[in-house]
Amino acid sequence: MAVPSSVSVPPTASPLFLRENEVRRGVELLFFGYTRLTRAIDEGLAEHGLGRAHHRALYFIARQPDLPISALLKILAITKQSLGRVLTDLADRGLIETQTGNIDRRQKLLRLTPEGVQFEAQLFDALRNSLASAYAAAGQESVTGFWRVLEGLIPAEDKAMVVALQKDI
Amino acid sequence: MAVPSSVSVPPTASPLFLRENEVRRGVELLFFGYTRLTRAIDEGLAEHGLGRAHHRALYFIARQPDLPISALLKILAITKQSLGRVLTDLADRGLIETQTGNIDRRQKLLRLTPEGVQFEAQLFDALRNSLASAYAAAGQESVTGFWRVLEGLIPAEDKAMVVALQKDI
DNA sequence: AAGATACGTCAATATGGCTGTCCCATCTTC
DNA sequence: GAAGATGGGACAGCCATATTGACGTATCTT
Repeated sequence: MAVPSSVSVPPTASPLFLRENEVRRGVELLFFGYTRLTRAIDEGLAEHGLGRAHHRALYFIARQPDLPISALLKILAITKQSLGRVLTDLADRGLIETQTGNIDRRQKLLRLTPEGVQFEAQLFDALRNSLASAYAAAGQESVTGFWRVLEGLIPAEDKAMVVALQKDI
Repeated sequence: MAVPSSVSVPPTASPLFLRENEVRRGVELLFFGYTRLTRAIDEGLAEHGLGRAHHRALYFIARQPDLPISALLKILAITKQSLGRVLTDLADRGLIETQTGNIDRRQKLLRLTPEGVQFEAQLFDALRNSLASAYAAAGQESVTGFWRVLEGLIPAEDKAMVVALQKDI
């Protein structure tokens, strides 16, 4: 245990370098927490033959109806081709629909169909169950800290995007 | 915005159902925070022609030297075949080595080579930079809350495994 | 001696990413 | 009005990472 842990901590440690234990704990909890949370929805997705990539698109379309494709591309940070496949699958299943932008007619604005709304809500229930019980166990003060640390992980150039998502709830 | 958000909140809301805003915020911050943190190491991995799957294995082997393969399988929760490929890649690059267990000679205990130790430390530096600055910006109290909420996301049956990782640091 | 366990390996498959290229419709700018 | 930029779609091919199922071998347990 000692070797890999200590080798990355220089002997003349500055405050930022005294955190190996705390950093490893954060890395591990993020890994397990994130993967376990996403697993909570796999079953619901599999019923429709969909994967997590589909859920990510569905989630953000639910969050910001009439989202142009370019905005969704920035959020997901994947290529147009990868997103195209996902959106085709969702449209084929009648979960999303598009509408030509009225300001810029080149844009296609994405929104959920009523079936999509219902399906997203069903998946969201699973996320809510997991997160709400973690929130309840930790207490409101911890939840605030949880948010603060995660906000600090988001690079400055992406922060505006995340804030925009959350400003109107 | 209103439709998909409100549809999943029943009118007769119990306390656990009054949290849609908080839950969506947590989902989004976890998504962006986790993906951005993992991106911090992609460049270092690509230099060796490795991916994130390799880093996950490398990380947990660094964390618990002489880890049997079965323990790593439980941690990563992937199949033996998937892990086998990853371990082959790491061994081919001289980053890990195995040793026959002396208690149970069927086991192969995994550990990093000196090169592996150095490489893992280099990747860990990138993680530390990201997490330490997020910790510093949020403050120690927030960090505690961050940990508490994430612990609450880990199912009871997995918790022992995570605690075991962190008990001897 | 029988069965369980730890690990390895074969073959086939699915998912979700990627690059590069080309196209069309529409908006902006000069 | 022409030129160029932008939003979006589509083709082909590739790669990384995961999956299932079946089978084999060494070793431990009973």
